This record gives sequence, structure tokens and C-alpha cells, in this order.
Amino acid sequence: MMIVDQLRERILEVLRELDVEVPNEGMVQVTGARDLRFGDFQSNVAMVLGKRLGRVPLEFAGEVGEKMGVEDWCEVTTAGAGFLNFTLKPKAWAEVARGQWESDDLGVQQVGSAKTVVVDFSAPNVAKPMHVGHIRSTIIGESLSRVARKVGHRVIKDNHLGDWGTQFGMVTWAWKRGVDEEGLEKDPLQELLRLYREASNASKEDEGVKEECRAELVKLQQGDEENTGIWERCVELSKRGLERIYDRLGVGFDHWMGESAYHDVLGPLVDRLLGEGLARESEGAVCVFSNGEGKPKNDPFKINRDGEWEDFPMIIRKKDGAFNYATTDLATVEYRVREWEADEVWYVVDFRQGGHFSQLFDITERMGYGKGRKWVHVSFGTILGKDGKPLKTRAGDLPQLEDVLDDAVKAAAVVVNEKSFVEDVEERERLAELIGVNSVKFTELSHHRMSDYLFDLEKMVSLEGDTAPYLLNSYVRSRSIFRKLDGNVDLDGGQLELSEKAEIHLVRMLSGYGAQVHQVLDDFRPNLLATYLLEVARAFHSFYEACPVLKSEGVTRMSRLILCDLTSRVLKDGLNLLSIEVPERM
RNA sequence: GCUCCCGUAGUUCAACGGAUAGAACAAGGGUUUCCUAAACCUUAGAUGUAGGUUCGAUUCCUGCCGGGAGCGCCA
Repeated sequence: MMIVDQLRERILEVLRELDVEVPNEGMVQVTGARDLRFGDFQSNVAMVLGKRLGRVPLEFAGEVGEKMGVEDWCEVTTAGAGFLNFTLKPKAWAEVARGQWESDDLGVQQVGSAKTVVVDFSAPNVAKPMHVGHIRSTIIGESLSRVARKVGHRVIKDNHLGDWGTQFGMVTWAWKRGVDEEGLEKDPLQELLRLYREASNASKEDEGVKEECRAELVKLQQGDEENTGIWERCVELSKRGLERIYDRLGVGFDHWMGESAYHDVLGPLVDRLLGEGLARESEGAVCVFSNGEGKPKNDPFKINRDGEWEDFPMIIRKKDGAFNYATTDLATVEYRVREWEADEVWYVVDFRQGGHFSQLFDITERMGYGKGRKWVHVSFGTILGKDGKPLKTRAGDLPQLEDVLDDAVKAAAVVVNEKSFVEDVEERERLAELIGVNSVKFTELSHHRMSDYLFDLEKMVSLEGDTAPYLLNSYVRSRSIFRKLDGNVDLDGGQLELSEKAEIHLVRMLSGYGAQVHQVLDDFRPNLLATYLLEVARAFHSFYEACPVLKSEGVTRMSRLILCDLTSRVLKDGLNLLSIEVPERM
């Protein structure tokens, strides 16, 4: 049992012994101390019960503390407004460290009830190369998937490619007016992007072109042979380009169920919704309207315009007969429930689509798929340009993801050449690639997903401060010790004794690993894990400076070796959950 | 106009309702006969505003100010 649980159980026992009635056991908390000056753990028990009992919290805390009976392993004190503080003795910390070190899971417990979770992320548009903005969904989604899997969920990673939407009408339109076959061979993604831009620009200037593009899409969706042929080539070429970037990023999917995968079921789905009265025709389109329940303010199908609440339906078939994003999303809902038996679906998608998802989830409920299931829009903020303004997602002129990665790798190579211990040229190149790519990923993961962050390449690849290289370096340091030993060490059955402050602080940090991993899923926040790992790395670096390992002797040496081993395992495991790979040397 | 998100050191970011609000970068001062100095130690510096709930508010609620986003056939 974890220390916090032990302490909490004991406190509840003491309260029973004191005949204190606790209305809700959830009120009584034991947590890691916010401020380490006061101890290792803290409880709010006296403060939440103080008023109810008519007692001075600080005094009551003292009374509970005296009855704890944990003196042999833990010092109990009171302070402040009535905090009950616990400071573990070094011996107890040694036990904690040993327990974690001997466990296979490093203290990460499995969830009580495993769920089938579909994670819908990345989802780039085919026929357009990924730009820097795609890093958010892709990396957050990959990381959340890994964490969920780690704690025991059955995770299905699905790349819901945008391969059936309006942009295909545009690419097809431009393709027919002159595709550059040579360019297509040389760099397919760039040629497709050129075509898209051509159509995009033309339709901005000419409403007629816009109509023609729409018509091309309708033809494709109705099975036109020529358009289908063009489409197939586009998808094929694009997928190849995407695979390459995903490999580089260390991202993978179980399925690539793009929009087109659902195209046969869209018609019947809309007909069924019409038949069931969930949808109806309006202005030539088929729409789902509000069901009239709830206040208009909270109704995703109502919108206020000049003081009047008007209908704001979800369009599931356009007046030209084509289907859209909403239709395919509804189809995926059915598919994921029926074929995959999903308990939860997490959509890792830009916050601007919040309105779309509140409508989607509402219809999901009305279709009867809501019960016992959880649908989550894991939204995230905008990446800003250096001018502080949002990068536009459809502008076409933002940095492409691949270029950003290349730049990051170049910057990393400079530092590698300057500082690395690695002699071999090829290994240096691999190292620069690893550091460069991981720096970009870590920048993403260390930010709160909802906050907009500034896209600053220099800073992203800067190799100082709260960065990936800092973390990687602490891992490498911990491993270098074992290389020095050259296998001449047997840690099994080794004694573990702690005396130095830095040792205890490191153990305290490491012991929080399991809780941190779980906390990521409370609100879908990989940045909590990223921040935690930085703290572990900091604690390790301090320990490393303050406590010689190889030069110490006996139990001390053994203990420190075990701490190095445990640290490297936690760092490697935690970084892996962030989809960050570690080098052995750097 | 309505709805949603965000306002924290000079800057970039943290903080399950807890104590004296943490880091990093930039700035100042130190540390290398010693396991990777890509490191460590150290000094300064911040919760937009007015209320409310609470034993306790950066966190929850309301108003205001500032920034961003969305608002019928794009995704």
C-alpha cells in the first residue's frame, strides 16, 4: 500500500477511536506536502473537521497526531492553520525506495476497471503536408494513448484521416487543369499542396470555381471513375509521406480509418436519422435540430443573434447532396461502439471545434450511444506566431512540420558536435536526430494543452533549461555509472540505507511516479508528467553532485547504485510515456 | 451581440481548494585535481480588477477590463 493510503487509513481509525463522526470520508485527505519544509506528507483532517467539532484545528491536529502510533517510522508534527504533517524517517524512505525498485511496474498501479478507449488523434488532411500545428494533436494523442495503455486500458489508436472532404474537390479540380506528373514523382506532397493552393486561391476569387470544386467532390462521393482514380493516387502518395513523419516522431496507429472508410454507410445513416425523426430537411440540407430540452444558453443547437435565440443545427447532408465532417463523425461513433465496443472515445482536436463536438455528443446521446460511455473532446489551444497572433490553419504558408524537425535536428547537431562524448560520426547523427525531434515534442508536452504557446524555433531547440536534453542528460549520467562498472556489480539483495538530504529528496520524488502517471488521465494533461520528470531529473542532478557513487563504499555505495538504477528506470519509463526515446550516451 | 477559452516574475511556462505562489530563460555571485559542467550551488523578481462562497481562493461563483476563438452547408 502506498504511504499516503497507509497514513489516511490510520487517521480514519484514530477518528473512530476518538468517536468523531466523519460525514464524508472523502473530506479527509493525505497528500504529498506542497511545501517540503513542513514534511513529506500533509493532512487537512483537523481543518475540515475543526469547525464542525467546535475545536481549534491546530489543537485537534495535535490530538490526532498523538494517537497515530507511527513514531517508529514517521515523525508527526502540526503547524500553520492546523496541518498535520508527516516526515518519514530515512529508514522508511529506504523501504519505499526498495519496494519501488523491486517492483516491475515502478509503482504504477493498474486501474480497477479497464476500459476500451478509442483515441482519435492527429487526423491530418490527406493531400496536404502536415504543418507545425499538427504537432499538438499528434503528440498529445500519442502520449495519452501510451499512458492509458500503461495503466491497463485497452487502447485503440485511430487516425481519422481527412480523406473525403472539400479539399479533395479542390485538388481534383486543379489536378484536371494540369497536374505536374514529374513533380508528383519527385515530391508528391509538395505537388499536391501546389494543386490545393491553386484551387484554393482560384475559388477565393471566383465563386464559380468554388462551385466547380464542390461538384468534383460530389462526383467523387458518388463513385465517378475518373475522380476515384485521382483520389486513390492522392491517398496513396500522401499516406507514404505521412508514414515517414510518423516514424520520425515515434507515433503509430492501430487503424487509419479515414473519413472515406465510412462513405458507404453515410447515406443509410442519414436516411435512418430522417426516419427516426432525429433529423429533418431545412433549406435543402438535412439537419439535426435542438430537441428543445434544457435552456437555450446551454443548448448546442441554439445561438443568440441580436438578442434572439435562433436554431443552429448540425448539417449532416449538404444541399448539394454531399456529406461532411459531421456525417462521418456520426458514422465513426456507431462504428467505434459496434465494432470496437468502445467505452470511451477521446477526440484530441483543436479547441475551435468545441461547438462541433458538443453537438456531436448531444446527438450521440439521442441516438442511444451515450449510456455508460464517455465521449471527450480533449481540446487544445493555438500555436502562436512570433507576432503573438494565431497561426492560421488554412493559410498554407506556415512552417511545415518536416521542415521544423529538420531545423531542430540541425540545431541539435551543432551542440552535439560541440559537447558530445560520442566519437562515432553515425552515432552522432542519430543522436542529433533524436535530440532535435524530441526537443520539439517535449516543448509541446511540457505546456498545458489549453494554453496558446508561442512557436519559437530557437527556443524549441535551445538545449538549456526545462528541455528534453536536460532530461536526457540526467538519464545518460545515471547510465554512465554502470558502464564504468562494466557489469561488475550485483545489486540483488543489496542493502539500502539513506542519510543525505539529496538522497532522500530523490527517493521522495521517485516515489510519486505512479500517482503522477495516473494524474495525467484525470484531465488529459501530459504536461503534468513532463513537469514531474523535470523535477526528478533536477533531484537526480543534485544528488549526483552531492553524493559520490563509485567512490563511496559498502552500504552507501550499494544504496546509491540502486538509486541510480531506479532513477534511470523511472526516467526511461516516464519519457517513454511521453513518446520520448532515450540515448545511452550523449 | 451571444457562447466558449485564456490573463501569474522582464520573458516562456507550472501549481488535486491548502501554509512563505514553484521552475526555466535573461540579470548578479560562486563551484571542475572527483562517476558526462548539456551539470550543481546561490541572489533578486509575479497571481488583470471588484465582490462572493470557504477555516483557507491563482484555483470555485458573479460583474468589469484585456486577449483569442466560434456563431447554417469548411474541417
